[in-house]
Amino acid sequence: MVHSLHANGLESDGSHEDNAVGVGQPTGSNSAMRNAGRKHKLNAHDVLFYEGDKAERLYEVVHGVVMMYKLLPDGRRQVVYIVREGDMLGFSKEENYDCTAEALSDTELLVYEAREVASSAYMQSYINKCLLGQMENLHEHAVLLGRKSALERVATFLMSLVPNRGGTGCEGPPEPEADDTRTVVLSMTRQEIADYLGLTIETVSRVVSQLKKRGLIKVEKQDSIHITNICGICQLTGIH
Amino acid sequence: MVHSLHANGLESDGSHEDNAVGVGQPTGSNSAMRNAGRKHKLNAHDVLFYEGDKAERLYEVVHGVVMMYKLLPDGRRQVVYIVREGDMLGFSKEENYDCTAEALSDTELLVYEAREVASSAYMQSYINKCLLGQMENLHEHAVLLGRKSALERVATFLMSLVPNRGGTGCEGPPEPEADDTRTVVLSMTRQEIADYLGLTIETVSRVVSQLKKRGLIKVEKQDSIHITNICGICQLTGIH
DNA sequence: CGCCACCTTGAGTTTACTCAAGTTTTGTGG
DNA sequence: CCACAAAACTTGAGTAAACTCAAGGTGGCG
Repeated sequence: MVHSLHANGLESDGSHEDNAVGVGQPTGSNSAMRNAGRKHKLNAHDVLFYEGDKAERLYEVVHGVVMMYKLLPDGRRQVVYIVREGDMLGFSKEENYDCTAEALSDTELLVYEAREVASSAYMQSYINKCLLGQMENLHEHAVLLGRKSALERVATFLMSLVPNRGGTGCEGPPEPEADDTRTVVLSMTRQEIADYLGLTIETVSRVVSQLKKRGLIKVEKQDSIHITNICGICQLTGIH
Repeated sequence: MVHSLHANGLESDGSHEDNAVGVGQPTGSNSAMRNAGRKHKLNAHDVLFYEGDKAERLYEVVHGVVMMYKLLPDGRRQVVYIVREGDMLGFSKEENYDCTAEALSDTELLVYEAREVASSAYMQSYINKCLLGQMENLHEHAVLLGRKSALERVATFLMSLVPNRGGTGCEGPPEPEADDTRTVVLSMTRQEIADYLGLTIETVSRVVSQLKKRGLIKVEKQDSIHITNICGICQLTGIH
């Protein structure tokens, strides 16, 4: 289960994070948050907010996927972050959002007003976990964008859709001889993937075809890829 | 003056950020932080911590510049962030640092233990401003790495060293006919710049030579560049 | 069943990379 | 202050990876 602000009970995160340098800790009482946050739904490709809009709300993704992107004046687009279940968006340092947020699939959100946020210590601590996690993801993505080949980028992207694999010191298949296989749902078009990975749509398509030819994946639907050899894909990410 | 945790007085940020969706607000009392944080000095190229080290401290840069980078196993390096005066480093979601931190110049830091951080509301609010600012910088840098040409990357880098210029809706020279000129100190070698911009050292060198030939900059020392036409450089960043 | 959006593939080009000298700068010691 | 060495930087020539442009194919939905 996704540890989440909207969860009914206060879940223990375990103690392994107690020494980490983060900001604040759950106070042990999140009653103020239990029923906070009003629901909001988006259809695929609805825009939640535009870059430059006044930043007055925070959102938590309950179901679905949202992408955040920036545009250059000539139309070049970079998808800077993909927000999944349990993660948040709408952070801003200044008064305006620095990115546009658009739903990739039908999405359910919880909405928090800026003032609600300030009044809940539990919420602030949850938000901080999100911020710190996003920072680490952004660092990792900078490595991908700055230093990885097209093949490595696509492999890394596919691995990011396989839970509990592909991290530092990849664990390998849970059990040796177990089937090292998984179907992942992209929930992005080739163009959106390209804009996320800093490639063109043609390059993404060519790499996917190459992985198919090599027998590492099967494309079930355009949106759904069966990875027939997770370790094989992981070897291509550049992290080994 | 840099708004800073180690500042003696509590500075008002003005009210323009009051509506921004951030986390927490200064409480109006930062007495707990006034004298907190012990001093630490680094020489240029000293490593403050390595990726994977236990994350037990936060640091604030008082003087100098620190770079954060990640390495791939084959030696490729990506500089993911440059920490300047008033900014912080050492954040971590899990128990270990996700990047290596190395001083680019002689540097003076303030060190905060994880437990100190948790006990100060003022500090948490300051840290949050840093986190939110870093997120926006990382978004912008993702655009650079994913979508900009070598020339645009170097121009963007140079503009980032010119205070109060190059932002969205560039203000232009403060006064028309005023000299649109500035000397910037890189405090990075060509290799470090290349690793920050996702280029090779040769490409950085060629772009700098090209800007020199075009009369937009003069290289005073390897480390120090006089921009003779700030607007001209700004036009090359891709944001216009 | 046909349309529209999306995806794939090919051919040719371009940008940035690699490899290889050479040059300049910086720092050190005489 | 000069000589030297080491590090850093520049430049050139050739290559390779990814891009652009242009068809053509596929699949999902009315």
